[in-house]
Amino acid sequence: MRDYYTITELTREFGISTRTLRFYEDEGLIHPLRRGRTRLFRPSDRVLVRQIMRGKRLGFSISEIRQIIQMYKEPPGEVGQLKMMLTRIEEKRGDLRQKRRDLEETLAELDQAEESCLERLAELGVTT
Amino acid sequence: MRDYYTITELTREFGISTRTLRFYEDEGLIHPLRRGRTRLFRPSDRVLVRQIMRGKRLGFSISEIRQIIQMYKEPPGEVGQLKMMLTRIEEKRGDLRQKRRDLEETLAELDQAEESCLERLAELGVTT
DNA sequence: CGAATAATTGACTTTTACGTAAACGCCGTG
DNA sequence: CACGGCGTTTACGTAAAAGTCAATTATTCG
Repeated sequence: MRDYYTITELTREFGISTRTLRFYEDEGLIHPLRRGRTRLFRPSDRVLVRQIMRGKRLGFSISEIRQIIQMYKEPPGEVGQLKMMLTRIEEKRGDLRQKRRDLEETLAELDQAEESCLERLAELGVTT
Repeated sequence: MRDYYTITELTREFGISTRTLRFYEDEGLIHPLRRGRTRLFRPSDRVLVRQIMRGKRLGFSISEIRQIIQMYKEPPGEVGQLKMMLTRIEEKRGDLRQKRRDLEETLAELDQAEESCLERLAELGVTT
């Protein structure tokens, strides 16, 4: 486990640009350290970037991703806030469950589409 | 099963605007019939809209959704095209499987976050 | 030391996915 | 018949999420 990553190491690892990482910093999603002006990314920043990329692939917006990331952080000290957080966690879970249904349905339809193609190929006398 | 739906019926059902439906038509995702200039949406158009909304929730772009919709259509007649289609189906399946992994991981982390919150609440002597 | 390499900031641009507004057509109803 | 409601087209606007470019500053390596 390395101490620090440079910005370009992370861009290569995740296939994104430096501009994108700076953008995420501007948006308050990550907070890399600085040596002078140069950013130093800790392993924990790297984990955050991984979570951001996951969120992006799932079609969450930056602000939704921000919300999700908040949930992973140390839970707050106040009871009201804790209960709020539990509510929001449940909401996000709802989103994700919807996405999962969407996903399974889409996969099923792709299976069907594939079968149609294979049938059609068989009709044409092509052995797959 | 109705013959036709008006544009506003579909906007209400799916919670989207007429602008959005016209946009999807411009983008070639749907092809409602016309009576004069007025659009008539068939049940099949409605199914397409449902698929579009699913795609959107999963974070697919319009052009990705277009590709997916192509796959649901009648398979083409030519062998080369059929094989291409099978390849693309496999690709999309890959995308979806990645999304599923992302989804499960995110759900797991939300579970963890929830547990932390509950623990913290317990420490504070709150009975949930 | 000096050139090359890597990073930074800031401003401007682009793409996607619609929103919004203007101006008009069509149709049923009082 | 005119008016309210729905629908249409055309055109311009906008927010999010970066991309691109320019000017500047470290850092490093020979």
